[in-house]
Amino acid sequence: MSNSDPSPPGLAPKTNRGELTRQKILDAAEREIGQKGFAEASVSAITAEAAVAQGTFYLYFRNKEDVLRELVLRMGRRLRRHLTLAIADAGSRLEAERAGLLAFLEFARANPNLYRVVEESQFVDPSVYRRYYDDFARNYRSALISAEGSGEIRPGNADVRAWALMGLAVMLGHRYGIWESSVPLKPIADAAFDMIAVGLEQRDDH
Amino acid sequence: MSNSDPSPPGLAPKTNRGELTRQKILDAAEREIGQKGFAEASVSAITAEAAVAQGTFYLYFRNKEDVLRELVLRMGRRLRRHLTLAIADAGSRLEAERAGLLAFLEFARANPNLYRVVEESQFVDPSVYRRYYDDFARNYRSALISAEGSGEIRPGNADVRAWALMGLAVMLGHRYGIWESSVPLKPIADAAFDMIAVGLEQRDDH
DNA sequence: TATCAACATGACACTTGATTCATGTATCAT
DNA sequence: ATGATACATGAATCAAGTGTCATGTTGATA
Repeated sequence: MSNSDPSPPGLAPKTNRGELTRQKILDAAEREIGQKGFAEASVSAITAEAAVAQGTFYLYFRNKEDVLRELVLRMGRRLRRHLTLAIADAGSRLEAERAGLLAFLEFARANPNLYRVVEESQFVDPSVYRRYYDDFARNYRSALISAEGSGEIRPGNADVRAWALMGLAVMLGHRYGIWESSVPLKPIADAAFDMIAVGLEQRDDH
Repeated sequence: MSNSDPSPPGLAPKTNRGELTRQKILDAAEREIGQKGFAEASVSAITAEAAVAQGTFYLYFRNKEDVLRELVLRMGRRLRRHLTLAIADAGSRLEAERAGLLAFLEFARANPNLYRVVEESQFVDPSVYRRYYDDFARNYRSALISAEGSGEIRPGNADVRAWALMGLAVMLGHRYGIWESSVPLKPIADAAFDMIAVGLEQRDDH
């Protein structure tokens, strides 16, 4: 447990054929682990699903944990790309917030397996899980600080805000993206955005 | 997996002695599962820790999942009691929100094992996990709706708000209550509360 | 103090699945 | 064609831990 190093050499495929096989295994593992959970997903089920022999698995991964680590990285890359695109043409930080939240919920719904894998990584290798969130938090924090600087948002503890917003998104992704897999997501994102942008407090401004 | 029925008869202790033993096992399981995780925590380690024989375990639980289910219920009861007390003398919904958040973070820090057990239950028996959150959400929702009614908070989607606030609390509990187990929690709770009460948006009222 | 239900024991039979390894096969450069 | 390297196979090994059960023990009750 808790060796979050990337698979060291000797395991990386050196040809195109090898890379393809590795991906087949990774894809199969995403489905198997995502659906059955880490404990239930056996290496034999994964290799069967990938249509390769059991031994082939160990050509590319040291063990089952290794695949999970790789899947967490995969999720990080894909989600980051997805969010970057979604936020690209937002005019302000708050607009980015709204668009990002919606994009996240959509991503969760589109990738329930990866989503679950990341959550479960917490119990298989806490260090990758933590790194995953730390990475997002770092970026999020910077974005908030710069928005503060430009006067777009009220000053405040950027770290706490970043983690709070991530937590909010994760839970809503779970509840509405995955559990309630058919409710429209836009109204959900809007309602949550309204709360974080304007706050709960009753006021009589304008 | 996914049988969230409470342990049926034949397993409930009928004497005081039995109840005591059951509790010893539950306490040991909380520590073992909380620290090692569900997969690593063996029944033999749990019974060793509880200082009872292996077979005794099966006098009170059908299997390892059963204990975990029971621990989730235990967490629910304790947390509910803790929050109720903490909120008791709050003058308004918003005050309750601030106090509740702080109390939650403190609870998480004081009970990291139970906290982890609940999170892991998601992968062992999704239905108890869901029930756990649904219960909290239901209450939360009612509180928000009644606060809306009395004009204490702005109208909005109470369901989304409840889940968003729970997610926010869960993540902050994890990050600051458990990972950063020595930072003062009051400032964290205040910073998060500020965001949800007043919002991020820059305004020029007063 | 005899009886009986409840509780407790711990050795072990049995299942399950991860990992290894001896043996092939594919592909490509020369 | 030949040799070398990478890739692929799957049966066999091996460890681990679950759940059972035949055999005690406790303590309340009459």
